[in-house]
Amino acid sequence: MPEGPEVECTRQYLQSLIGKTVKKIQLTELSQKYPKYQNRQSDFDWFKGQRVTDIERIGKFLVWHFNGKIILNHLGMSGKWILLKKGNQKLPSHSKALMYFEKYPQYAVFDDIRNFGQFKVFESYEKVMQHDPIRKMGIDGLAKPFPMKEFLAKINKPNYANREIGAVLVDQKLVAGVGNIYKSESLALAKINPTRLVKTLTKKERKELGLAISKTLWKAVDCNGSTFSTFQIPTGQEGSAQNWHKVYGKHGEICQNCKTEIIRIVQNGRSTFFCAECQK
DNA sequence: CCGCTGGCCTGCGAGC
DNA sequence: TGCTCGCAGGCCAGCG
Repeated sequence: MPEGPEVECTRQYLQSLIGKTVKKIQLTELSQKYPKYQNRQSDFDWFKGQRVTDIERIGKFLVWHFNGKIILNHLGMSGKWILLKKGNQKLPSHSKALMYFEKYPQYAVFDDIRNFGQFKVFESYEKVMQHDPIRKMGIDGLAKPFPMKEFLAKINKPNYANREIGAVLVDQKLVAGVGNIYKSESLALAKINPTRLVKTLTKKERKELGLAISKTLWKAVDCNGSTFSTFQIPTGQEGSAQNWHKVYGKHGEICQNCKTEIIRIVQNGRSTFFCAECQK
């Protein structure tokens, strides 16, 4: 699932849990094998009887607030939350954490097939804000209205000048929430070739790119995110954003605008898809 | 400080 | 059909 829009959709999906009182937070045995889940079960004793006061999204992180302590939660490449009815539902095979609540018929399950996710206790919000990836995080691509001034200031920094825009756009220190799909899609919408060096982008193009990022991310949220795998989850939060993708994953297919072939290149070890005719 | 490469994992599907 | 290989929405340590 998870780029910024998918994390935002997950946050919205979990809204019903705000105000609920925790009965128990249970780590699974599997979770203990991975450093980003390394908190011992006893670290979660504190949460019993605590209310979920908020569930916030910061970039691609979910931040679970509990009147003091925080759980910092990253979905990695494959993390998903699902709400299951208490009782007879079968857990997904790579579940890492379960949350049970008082007087609530559902419990929340964090499942993460590839184990790149994160679920960690922080002693305070301040500590979370000091955590490097968050401290250094750039503007929120889903901020409304899009913070154009800050975007232009950040992309203007000298360290970006000689790099390819397709490689730069996934940098969370620039725009948080953009990932590999929406990188390609934003560039397609802005009609900018991903191999362009940042320094060659005109101010007009930079502005168009900023707007394209905002439009692309919000359209994805409105579509409930992009869903790729055939992996089905019981409650089904299937997204449909993939239905309007112009370029992502479409190498070898024909551009709907100009009928030339969409190509795939590799930037920083990640795939980038684009139409060399439409994106100059 | 910087950017790039490879590594972390499991699962899937294209191609042989 | 069955196997291998490449690739997958993220990030970060280590290296030059």
